[in-house]
Amino acid sequence: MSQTVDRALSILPLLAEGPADLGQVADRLGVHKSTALRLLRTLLEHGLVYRQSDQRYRLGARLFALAQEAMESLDIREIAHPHLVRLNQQCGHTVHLAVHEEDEVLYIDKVDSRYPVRMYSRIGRPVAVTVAAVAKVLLADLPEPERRAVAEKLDYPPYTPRSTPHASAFLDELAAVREQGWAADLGGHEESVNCVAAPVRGADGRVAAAMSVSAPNVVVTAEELLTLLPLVRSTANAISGEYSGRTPVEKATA
Amino acid sequence: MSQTVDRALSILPLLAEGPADLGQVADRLGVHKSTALRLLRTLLEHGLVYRQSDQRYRLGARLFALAQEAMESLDIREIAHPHLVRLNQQCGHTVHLAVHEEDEVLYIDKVDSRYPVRMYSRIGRPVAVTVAAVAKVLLADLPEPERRAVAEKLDYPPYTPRSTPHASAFLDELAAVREQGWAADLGGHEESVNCVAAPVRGADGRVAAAMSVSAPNVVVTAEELLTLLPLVRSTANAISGEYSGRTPVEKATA
DNA sequence: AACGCCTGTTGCACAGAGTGCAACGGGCCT
DNA sequence: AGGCCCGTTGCACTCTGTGCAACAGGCGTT
Repeated sequence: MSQTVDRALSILPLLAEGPADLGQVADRLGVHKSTALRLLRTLLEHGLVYRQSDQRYRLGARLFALAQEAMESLDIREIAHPHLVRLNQQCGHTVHLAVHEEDEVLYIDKVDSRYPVRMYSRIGRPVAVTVAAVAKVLLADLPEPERRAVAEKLDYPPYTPRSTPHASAFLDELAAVREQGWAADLGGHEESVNCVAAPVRGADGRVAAAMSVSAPNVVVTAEELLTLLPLVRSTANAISGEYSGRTPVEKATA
Repeated sequence: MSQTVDRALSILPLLAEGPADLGQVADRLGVHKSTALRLLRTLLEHGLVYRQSDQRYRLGARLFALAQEAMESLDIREIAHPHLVRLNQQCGHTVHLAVHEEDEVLYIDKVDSRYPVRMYSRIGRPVAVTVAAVAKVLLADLPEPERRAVAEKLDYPPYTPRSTPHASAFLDELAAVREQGWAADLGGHEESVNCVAAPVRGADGRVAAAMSVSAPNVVVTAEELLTLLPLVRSTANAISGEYSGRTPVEKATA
C-alpha cells in the first residue's frame, strides 16, 4: 500500500537469491539507479542489507538477529523445547515443532536425530504444505471454508508418486486427520522418509502448533514408526497442557 | 535516507521486543495511526509481519525464511561446516563459526557440544564483541585506524571481573591477537566458560571468519582447553585453504 | 439495554518526500 | 592515455505519503 516501502522490501527476496550490484537491483525493481541507491542506503542503515567488499549488496546481520529474537520470543517454542528433547531421547529420531502462518507452515524448532544426518537445521524454512505431516495437522484444524480456500490456492508438486496429487485428495486427507487427531507422511515428500505428527492445542482448543517425528526407511520402517504414535501424541498433549495453562509451570523470564 | 522506508523498518526491531497493536506502533514511531497502519499493511503484504488472532502485530514468517536463505547462501558457512563437525567429533566441545559485519560479530554456524547443554542455538545472534574470542580474532585484522575507531565506539559491559574493562585494554589485546594469530576468552563473558578462537582467511589474506571452541570449566580447565589450540588452528587453516581456493573442492550448487 | 470509550479503518486535501534526469567522478580494462 | 562502466550527486517536478477528522465496530460500564 506504500509504494516506497513496497519497493524497498522487494529488494530483500531479490538479495536472498544472492548478492547483486546497484544496477541489477534497479533493473529488477524497474526503477532508476538513483532510486534504488536511496532505498538500499536506507536498508543499509538499518542493517538489513550489507555491502560486501566488492561493493555488491547482501542481506545483512540485523536480519538474522531479528529473526532470532522473534523466534525466541515465541512462547510455545520455549514451552515445547524440553519435551522435544525428551522425545528425541526416547526414540532417537528427528523431532520437529511447526506453526501455521499466512498460508505457510514453518518449523520453529528441531532436535536432530541421534543417527548421523547431513541435513543442516531448516528451522525457519517453509515446509512442503501439501505433504508434510505437521502441515496436515495444522491445516486440518482450520474451519471448513478456509480449509477449502487454502487447498484450492495451493500447488501440488509431485515430489514423489505418493505426494498428494490435488486439492480434493488433500481435503479428504485433512478431514481424516481432523477426525483421528494425528497425521502421517509416508514418503510423500522424500521417497525414503516417513513422519508422524500430532497437534498441540491452546487454551481455546484450537491447534496452536504441530509436532512430528521423522525417520528414514533405512532406520525404521513406516510400520515401526507408527508404533511411536502413542508416544508422539502423549508428548503433544503434555505440551498442550502446559501451553494452555492447565499444567502449572514456573517460568524464569517474561 | 528515505523517511518512509526508515519508519517502516523501525517497526521491525520494535516488534522484535514483542507483539504490539496499532496504537503502540504509532506512538513509538511518533506518527499518526493511519500512517502506521499503511506501513504495517505494506510489511504485512511482504510477510515480514504477521497479524495474530488478537489483532496485534508480530514479526512474520518471511523474515525467518529470508534469514535462512541468506545464511545458507554464505559460501563460507557451507565450506566450513564439515570441518566444524569434524572438530566437534575430535574434541567434543561446542564449535562456532562467526563473521564480522557492520561493527557487529555474529555466529553463522554452530555444532553443539556432546555434553548436555541447555543453550538453544544462538546462530544469528550478535556476539559480545568486547570479550568473545571470535570477536577479537575478527577485529584484530582490521587496519589500525578502524580498530581504534571501533574500540572507542564500543561499550565495555563488565560481564565478569575478567571482562575487557575499556578501549585501551581491548586495543592491547587485539594487538596481541594479531601478533599471535589466535585469541582466547577465559571467563570474560560467563565466569565459567572458556573459548579459544582462530582466524579463517580468504584469498587476499584478510580474515574472513573466525572459528572457536567453547567449554565450561566443569568439563575442562582453561589449560586443557588451550592444549586444543593446535587442532583449532589447523582446522581453521584447512577451511582457509578451501575458502581461498588453494585446496580444490567440488561444489554441487552455484 | 443503552451508553460511551477505545481501537482499527477510510477519504481527502495539502505539501513534503520520493522520483528520474543529466552530469560528474573514479576505477578498470583496452 | 583513452574510453567505458558503475556508483554517486543536485535539482526541479510531481507523485505519494501524511495528518486530520469522521466513521465503524467491539467491549465494558452504569
